[in-house]
Amino acid sequence: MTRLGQIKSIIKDRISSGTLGRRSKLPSERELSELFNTTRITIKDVLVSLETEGLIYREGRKGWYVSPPRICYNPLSRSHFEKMVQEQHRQARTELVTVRTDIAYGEYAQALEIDSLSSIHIIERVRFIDDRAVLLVENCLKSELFPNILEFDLATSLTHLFSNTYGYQTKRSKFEVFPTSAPKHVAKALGLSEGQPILKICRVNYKQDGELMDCEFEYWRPDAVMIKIDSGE
Amino acid sequence: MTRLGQIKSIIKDRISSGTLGRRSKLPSERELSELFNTTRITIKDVLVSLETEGLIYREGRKGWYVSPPRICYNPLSRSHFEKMVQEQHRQARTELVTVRTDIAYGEYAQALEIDSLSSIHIIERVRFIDDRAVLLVENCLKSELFPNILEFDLATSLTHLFSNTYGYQTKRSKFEVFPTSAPKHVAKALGLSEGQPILKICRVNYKQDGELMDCEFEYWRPDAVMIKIDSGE
DNA sequence: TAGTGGTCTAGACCACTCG
DNA sequence: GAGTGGTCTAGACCACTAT
Repeated sequence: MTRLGQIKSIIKDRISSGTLGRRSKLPSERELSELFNTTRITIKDVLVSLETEGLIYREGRKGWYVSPPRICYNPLSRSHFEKMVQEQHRQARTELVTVRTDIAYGEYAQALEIDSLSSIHIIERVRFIDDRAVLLVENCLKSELFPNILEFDLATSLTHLFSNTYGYQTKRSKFEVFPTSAPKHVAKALGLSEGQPILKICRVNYKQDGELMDCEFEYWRPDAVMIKIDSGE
Repeated sequence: MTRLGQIKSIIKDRISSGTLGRRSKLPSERELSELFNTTRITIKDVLVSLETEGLIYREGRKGWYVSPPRICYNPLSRSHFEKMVQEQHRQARTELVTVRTDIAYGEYAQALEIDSLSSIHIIERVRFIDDRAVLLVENCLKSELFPNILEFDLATSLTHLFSNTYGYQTKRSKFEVFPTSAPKHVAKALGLSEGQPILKICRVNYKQDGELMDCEFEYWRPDAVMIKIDSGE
């Protein structure tokens, strides 16, 4: 077995045995390279490999930590984020990052199936699970369907706002899921460095009359989530 | 911008402009490091970063190639692999790797919800799109439900075999999707090195009477696929 | 046999975080 | 100011692939 493989399995043992509990901080890369009598490059390869497997994660320039269990997420369910997280006995929090109004462009225009002269609102929020930033969400709404929405509290459930204030129910949604890397603004909001892997989910929602209502771009830390779907529900 | 970022965007430009067409081979790491007047380590960081984004992939020790477009995959649809791929104007092929009969254990026993004394068949196959190995599938069947199945041609659609020979229809399925890294046998079958990222999909299928029938573990090259689901279909 | 990526050594400076 | 990860240099040997 390679040196890399040896070190990996030692650290994995420490994690699965609980010697390194969830959320606990690993020794620094320099300490690890001395401990294992190797270089920082090799240690970094080990850590990136464990990160890929979903066992550890890094937070900005602060260090490496053991990943908590994944949240099970059913994108088809009507349940909103806070409820889903609480049902799995975890703590949820949402913070508003930015709100902007703009002319539809790029993937927003494409997802909403509108031309480039329509006005849209883009709401950017970060979601936390147990105080760890795990998800950046961009909600993208057709302005004409949501008058005065910017005057409401946008750190709470948008689903409730859509239903209670505008009378819109989500009748149908389409979504796409694929692994890719974090764009700059996502990396910044989640404390990643540019180009780290994320799981991207694009959703489009239709209201009860079948009209396309809004779309959503979700960027998940890849170790934080597991998509779970049951066709019989 | 960092040197890494500069080199990345230059290569990205070459890809999006078509100068580097799909499936074309990139220059070797050594050549690139001379071209950009930097070291192989930096070039490797660039390439891994582009790989994470899904733009390029590597094949064994042969080199780096530009990724073809992702296949759209709906795990809820009854459509089988070959048909799905053909509908997207790509070419599909399946190769049988191994078949073994064993006592249920580990994640097989767990997924099939049986104790460890039941016999199961495990069918391992590699699927190709346009002659690129993109997917390793492990089908795991309860032996008692599929007498003599090992005598059939297992490189074709199992869905058809289930239906035509045994009269089993999939009435319901559950699945889970999450990013992780390739276990050894998967890496080997797909020509990856150990620990590279993959997208894992676990499926459990129930037949028309509601009985749990089989489960499936799919390991996809992460740049080869996009999960696509429509709740209104 | 020549060329490829995989792995590894032994350093260095920088940007950022935290006490 | 001390410590962290992010980035980068300049080499090396190995396992495997293609011809």
